[in-house]
Amino acid sequence: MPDAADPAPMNARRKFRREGEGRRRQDLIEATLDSVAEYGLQGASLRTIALRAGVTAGLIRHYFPGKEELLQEAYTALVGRMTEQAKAALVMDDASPRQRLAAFVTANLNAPIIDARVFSLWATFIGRASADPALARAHRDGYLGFRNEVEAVVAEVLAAERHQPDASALRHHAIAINAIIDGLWIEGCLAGEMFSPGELAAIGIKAVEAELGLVPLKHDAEK
Amino acid sequence: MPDAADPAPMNARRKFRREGEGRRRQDLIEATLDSVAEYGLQGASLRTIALRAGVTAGLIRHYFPGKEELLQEAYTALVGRMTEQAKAALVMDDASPRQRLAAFVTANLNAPIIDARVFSLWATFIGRASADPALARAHRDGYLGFRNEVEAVVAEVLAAERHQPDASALRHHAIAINAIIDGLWIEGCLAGEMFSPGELAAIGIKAVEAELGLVPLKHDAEK
DNA sequence: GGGCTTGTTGTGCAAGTGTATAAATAGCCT
DNA sequence: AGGCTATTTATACACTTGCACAACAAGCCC
Repeated sequence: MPDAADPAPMNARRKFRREGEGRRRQDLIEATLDSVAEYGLQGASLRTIALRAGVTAGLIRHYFPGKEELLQEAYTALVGRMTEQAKAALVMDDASPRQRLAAFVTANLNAPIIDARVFSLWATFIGRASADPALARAHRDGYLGFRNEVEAVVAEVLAAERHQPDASALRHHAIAINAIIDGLWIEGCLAGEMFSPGELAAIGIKAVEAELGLVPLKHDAEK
Repeated sequence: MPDAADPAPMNARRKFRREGEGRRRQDLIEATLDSVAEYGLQGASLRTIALRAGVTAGLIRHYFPGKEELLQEAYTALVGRMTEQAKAALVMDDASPRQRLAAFVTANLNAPIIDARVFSLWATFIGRASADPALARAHRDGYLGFRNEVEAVVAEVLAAERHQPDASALRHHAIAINAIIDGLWIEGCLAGEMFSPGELAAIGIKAVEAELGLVPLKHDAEK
């Protein structure tokens, strides 16, 4: 047990590195989302968040006016990431509309969109929407954007099937399909282990195609 | 300015009435749900809750071991009320299975089940489910109970239509229909004013019947 | 390398938290 | 009516919270 020269003076100030503003803000937002997901809004204190981000609590005030703004930016980042991921499943140029719709449903009902952490965050924030107009608007924008995407694909699918729905029917289809995806998403996030892999997506595709009145495709027969 | 005999001595102790245990517990639970719906879990302090219940904070400890137990009982009460309301729409003995299913969907997509306050509470609590096994189990039980009800009605409907689905198909139908109702419920709670009265129910019924492959009924013709 | 900027730390503070407990009183029992 | 008990109030306490601010040092600029 060598009494080496003490490398850490008892009241030493903590060493730190200066990070760029972009990086720090992103780290703090990520730490905020982690903390909220793990401890809820009540347990996500500035000190908890700072600890997770590897800094001290005081620093947060250097990048955000207050806790509320930090939470708001975190929620905005979350919503942005969610819609971005969801829409990303639609960019398949070389596929038929029906295939694109199926791929969209499949993507939304598997990882990484089916995810308990993201669901926990979504629920925690959305629970405040009715009391917080800013949250409500953020959700509404994301929701309508999502539904418009759905409506566009639905229009393509029906056009390819030589149907010609009026605007009202199109809207109703989009609302229903959006509900199917949302509902199955929730079930998958909350109790993913109750479903076999791909089961939710299969249920979703069948329900969506039934809603649109598409005749079932022949099941990939005997190879 | 008559100096009447001061009816309220300056340091008077607050007057109170003794209520039965059942009544007080119920009042406290209701005040808890109100507070959580309005201020979220973070804003629902014991003092806030007590103020709303018309008592002082100390009393809570007389009926509940701690805050956590109070919240847990409040959530249990909420879930119980929700499932009770939902199932109540199914007791229509003199109707055809298809009518009962339609009534069930309709009931779940109108007030009082479509309700911003209840949704806020549901989301707030469910957001903690992934971190709190007790909450997770409470939800799971409620969900499975609900889904089993749906499955039973679906079986009746299909039987009346001379279909004979196997257990797997039945389960898939129930999951899909549950998702449709859940998804539309959320949309209605979050943005009810975006839909005309009865619109969500109409969308829901159509989607559910499409899922089950029921031929559309003739629309109540001209008149 | 030496100064300067500013990102970062540490400490302090008032307000609010859940919990513990003593004091008071409402209302039943006899 | 008068005592007893359990419900209710009130106060205290240790702790956490968000925020303010002064001290400090990391690393760029010259």
